[in-house]
Amino acid sequence: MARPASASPHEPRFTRVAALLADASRSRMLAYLLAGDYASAGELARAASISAATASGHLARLLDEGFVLFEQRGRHRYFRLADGEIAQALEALAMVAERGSHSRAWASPERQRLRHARCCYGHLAGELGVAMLNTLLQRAWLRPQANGFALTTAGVDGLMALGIEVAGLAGQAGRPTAYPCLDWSERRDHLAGTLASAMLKHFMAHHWLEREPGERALAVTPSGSRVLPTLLAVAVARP
Amino acid sequence: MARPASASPHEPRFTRVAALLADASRSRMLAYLLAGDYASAGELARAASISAATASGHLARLLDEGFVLFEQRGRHRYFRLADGEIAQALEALAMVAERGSHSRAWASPERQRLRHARCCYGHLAGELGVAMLNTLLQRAWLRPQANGFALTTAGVDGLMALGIEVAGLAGQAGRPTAYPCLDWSERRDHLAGTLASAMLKHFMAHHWLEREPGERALAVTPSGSRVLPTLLAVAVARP
DNA sequence: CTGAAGCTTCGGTCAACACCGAAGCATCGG
DNA sequence: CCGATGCTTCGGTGTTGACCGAAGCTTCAG
Repeated sequence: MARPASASPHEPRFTRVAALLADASRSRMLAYLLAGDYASAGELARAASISAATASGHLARLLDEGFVLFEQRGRHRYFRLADGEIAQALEALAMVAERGSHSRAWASPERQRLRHARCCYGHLAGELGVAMLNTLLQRAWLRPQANGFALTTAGVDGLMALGIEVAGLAGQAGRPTAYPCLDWSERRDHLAGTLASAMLKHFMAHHWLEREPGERALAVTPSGSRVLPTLLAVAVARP
Repeated sequence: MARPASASPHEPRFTRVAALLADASRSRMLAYLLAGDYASAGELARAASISAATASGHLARLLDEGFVLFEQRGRHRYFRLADGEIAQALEALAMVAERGSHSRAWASPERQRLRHARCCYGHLAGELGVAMLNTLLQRAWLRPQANGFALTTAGVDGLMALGIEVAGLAGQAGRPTAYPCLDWSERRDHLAGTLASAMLKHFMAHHWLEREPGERALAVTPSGSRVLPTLLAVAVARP
């Protein structure tokens, strides 16, 4: 009786995964990770405004289903999203959720900023992200290869000249250096991977891009609007 | 207490939408609609192997959240997915769900067929779908315009010559004639809209493509592998 | 060694909701 | 006009799971 005539074999997993996103506390934690990069368990508990005990249970489940990974560092556990597919699924669902939300009035200004530049679990997404990948390819700093992109010697030189540390990028276990990530708002690829994370971190360290804590939208600062266009040969919107 | 320090305004909707997909019966109904096109309430109840009463409740909720639409026809209610964004969100989630599923052994042969040709709530998706859109654009049967594609006069002539009825397409309320739909497996657009539905229906009526009931994968028949390549200037895989 | 911090496990409470049968309404066929 | 069909609403049952406090484990600071 439990088994209908012809159920798809992956159906039960589908519902389990959806159920994972159906809880407000869990989705708050995931949104926090999508906006930022790493976060400790306690930080995530606070972000979701739940007790440490409850958060621990949620994180265990997210871990089971492969949504997040963690690194133990002393008595802390630092969590991050498992990969770009997770981020894409979250974006797709958020898109659908937002669409039903009447009042496209509020959707417009907020969405404009998200479409221009946003943070996608540690790397740059939106118009700026897509443009940046284009530039890197046009300058032949990146070369397409199986399963992603390879840094060319010109790329290594160019990035080092910008002050971006490229030495340790390849060594991070399980995280590819550079691969394409489908950008939901632009419907084209932007750059993901440890290189993309290092670049965004660099931009934010120099205060060319800034972001409200817990928010995904990135704002171009005045100094950013001076530096970034020439640095990346991309057009940026004024704040 | 219910409201944490700074909750995103669209967060509650996100969880409501995810909760919608977190139920096995509802996702079975949605999968059935994704594989087919229209279906009556009773048909969906049978597909999900639940009582009519339960199905009715589910459909009311799906309706509320804008996942499905229906047309009353006598005492029947025919439901269909609301639009392509819904289909994309379902695909994105299914992708994530499947990925965790160990045994990429079984994933491969099944997935190959889905990637080649499948049904995406009434229209053709996969390699064949992407190739078809390319052909239509190359022949200038379709012309890009705001929010989709317009049929050119050459397109009208060409399609009519193939025996596809293009007269009534534009008239269907609320359903655009031809617009791009991001293909998850190919990462490029395929064709959606009433034209795309009519074309797939035509191919299936002529038994060039066939599909197991309730399955999404489309198989190219022997006659299809003779006709389709010249018809659409696309390469098809032999069954 | 001791106390504190970060996280997990355990036990118990409570709300949400999936499910069905029965009853109620329209619509169709005769 | 009548019974049958398709669907919805209502009431009641049962399961799932989110939540917290307390207790336990490990790591760090002094």
